[in-house]
Amino acid sequence: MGSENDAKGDAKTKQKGTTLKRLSDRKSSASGGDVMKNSLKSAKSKEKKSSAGSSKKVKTPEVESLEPVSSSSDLVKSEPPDQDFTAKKKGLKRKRVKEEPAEESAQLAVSSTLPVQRRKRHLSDEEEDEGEAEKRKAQKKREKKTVKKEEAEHPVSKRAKKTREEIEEARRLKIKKKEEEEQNRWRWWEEEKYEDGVKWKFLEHKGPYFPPEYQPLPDSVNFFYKGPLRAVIIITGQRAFLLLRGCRPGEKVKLSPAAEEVAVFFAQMLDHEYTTKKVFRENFFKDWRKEMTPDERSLIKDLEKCDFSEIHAMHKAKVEARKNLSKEEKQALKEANQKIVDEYGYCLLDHHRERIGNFKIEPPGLFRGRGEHPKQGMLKKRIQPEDVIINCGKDSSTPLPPAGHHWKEVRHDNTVTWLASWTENIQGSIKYIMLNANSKLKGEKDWEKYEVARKLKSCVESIRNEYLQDLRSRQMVTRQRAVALYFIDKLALRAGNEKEEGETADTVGCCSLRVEHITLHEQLDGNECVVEFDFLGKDSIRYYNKVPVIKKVFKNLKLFMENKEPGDELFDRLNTALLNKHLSSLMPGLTAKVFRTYNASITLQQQLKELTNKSDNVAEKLLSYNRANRAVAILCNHQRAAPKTFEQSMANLQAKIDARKEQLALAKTELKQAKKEAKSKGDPKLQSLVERKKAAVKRCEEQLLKMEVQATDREENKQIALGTSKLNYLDPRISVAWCKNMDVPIEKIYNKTQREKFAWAIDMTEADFEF
DNA sequence: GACGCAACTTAGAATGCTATAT
DNA sequence: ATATAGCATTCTAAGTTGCGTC
Repeated sequence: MGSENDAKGDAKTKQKGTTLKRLSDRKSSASGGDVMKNSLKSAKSKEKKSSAGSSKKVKTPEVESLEPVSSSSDLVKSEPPDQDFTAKKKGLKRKRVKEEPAEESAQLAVSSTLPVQRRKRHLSDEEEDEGEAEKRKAQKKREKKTVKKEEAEHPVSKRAKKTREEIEEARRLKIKKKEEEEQNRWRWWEEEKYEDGVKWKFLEHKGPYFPPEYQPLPDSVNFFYKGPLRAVIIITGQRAFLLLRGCRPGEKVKLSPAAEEVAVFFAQMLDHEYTTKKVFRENFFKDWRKEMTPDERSLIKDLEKCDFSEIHAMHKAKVEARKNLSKEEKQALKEANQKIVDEYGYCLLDHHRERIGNFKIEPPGLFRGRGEHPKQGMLKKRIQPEDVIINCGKDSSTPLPPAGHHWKEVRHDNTVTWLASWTENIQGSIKYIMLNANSKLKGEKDWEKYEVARKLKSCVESIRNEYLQDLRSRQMVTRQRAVALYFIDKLALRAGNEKEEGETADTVGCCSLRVEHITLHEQLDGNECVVEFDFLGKDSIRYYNKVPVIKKVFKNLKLFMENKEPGDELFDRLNTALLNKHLSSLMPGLTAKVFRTYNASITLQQQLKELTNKSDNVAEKLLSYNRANRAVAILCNHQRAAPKTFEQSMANLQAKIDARKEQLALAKTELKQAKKEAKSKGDPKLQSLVERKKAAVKRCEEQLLKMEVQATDREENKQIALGTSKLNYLDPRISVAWCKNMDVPIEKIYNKTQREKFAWAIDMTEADFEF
């Protein structure tokens, strides 16, 4: 017992050191006071209720009957697969294609003009939104200008007009471009799907873009060895000399290009915390020495004696210089970049030009693993064309390797989506060049993902009932699986594959939880059966949560932890393969991660329903949207480091709010004054003054409200990252439908990139969509 | 059924860019 | 005109899942 506690303490302090600051939000969510937290709670409590209800029905089984069950084969198979979900994958796909755009294709058959109409409507919507936004902007500018005019009595004549015209022109151009883009967009979601595993029929591209070769340092920038001041006593015969050796800047050492390049990698990172870490330094030094010539290796034996300061300074100067380039130079740079994008950034896939997501080969550098990664600092090697496999269509032109080089292989595999791949030297894993998120290949898969999650919605109740039953199974595996599933469903934990020790940072997910990652509390903060989670998950992000669970789960956990020590697996009979195999027997396509998608999306939908009122203004609606989004981000534990400038920017905003408040007070008194005068004198001119003052007050109030809303939003968002859930977990159709229902322009929710990624959803979703 | 590989999604940090405040 | 806050984009690490092999 004692030793277990000690170890637990150790583990915790270790984690606290790295991610302590990120904790507060999750902790407070249990006792939340504001709207967002309350509604999140209510969402959860509903879930809780349902599980509690079924647990009552399921009378507590006897634990002891479990014990003797050994590793003998599982007998779970008993329940018959649900007929509804045994449809073949292909069937599912076909059905989906028919279900969703079916209406449209049917209508298309009846009246071929419809798609055009729809496109028009779609366009005009956007135009309107855009137009409105532009108008507002223009108005703002005009306001500003009039103020200036009044102030300075300076007619801002021709120049202002000109710029206004220019703005107008730019606006028109923008809209035109947008229209064009819309016209050119590949509406793949209206097309038939390919059979089975075929991903494309034609694929042509230029191959990956390679980073520039290493440019050796100029002679004016040097590396020095034996930097730190050191006292050396030399005894010759009867005499002793005290020598000060290696005094700064030490010996100038001209490194071979290979060694120098790696030295530069390190020097460039000197301002980063990485370079202070022992593991990082050791790994770097070991790999650096491998790149040295024998002479260099025999000289340079201690990283502490290396002086990279000149190289570091040069790098900083370079960064600075780039920042200070003239407008023209920057423009030229940008154009050169664009040229590269134009040439390498696109491919031709089934007659459509598609953007490539990452067309650049990753440049060499020092490996930046997250958390306590045992391989951090290792040299990530330069990739040569000889390392790269090209994948393209048989009947397409093969990309040419850089002059004097050849590809490792050229293949024509249309069952995969990648254009090029290579094996990386740190973990030995394969890296791919694939399409952008707005491509057909990615979009279709995304759509499919949400369809599977929606399918789960229709059978999640029966699945929940089943795992609640399984909590009292005679089989240990089944019980462990049930508890794991309970966590995955209720807490949106990741599956948790086992990882090779020493190869990666020590992180876990559900199935790989160890006993030291949870603490059981019979009583805690007025709740019974509380499980305290504390572990590092993906990307070494800490998951800390205190969760009241149903009695049966709690009892099982106690049982699983019996006779185990820290380091032992909580679910020792379970792994992700087993879990997923079971899940896919319950519903085709069901895996652990579908629960995350499902729970994220359903939470968004519920929260949006709960939080937004039709009568709210747009700012309030957006706050509600963000809160709903935030509820999901908290559920999924999507965290970020609080922005460095957070406190400052918060203070700034507060100051602005205060200023506006004062202004409002002033406007109000002025209005009163004007009213008084108007009443007493009855002058119609004064009446219009009153109207103007009224408008001013109103405007002021609106702006104040907007800022206050913004402040609340930002405060609540301090350590929460909304982007990940928005991009990967929330069915975009929920958001699109909400926008339509609430008269919120889609641009307020999704930026350009996101609108491109979710073009399929924006196009096909009606206001009555339900996840 | 354990294992390892391949392919793909999900993730936060770093960097770049732009609108806005000063 | 310039600085900078904050959003957008890029980058690539770190997961999940399915499949073939033994």
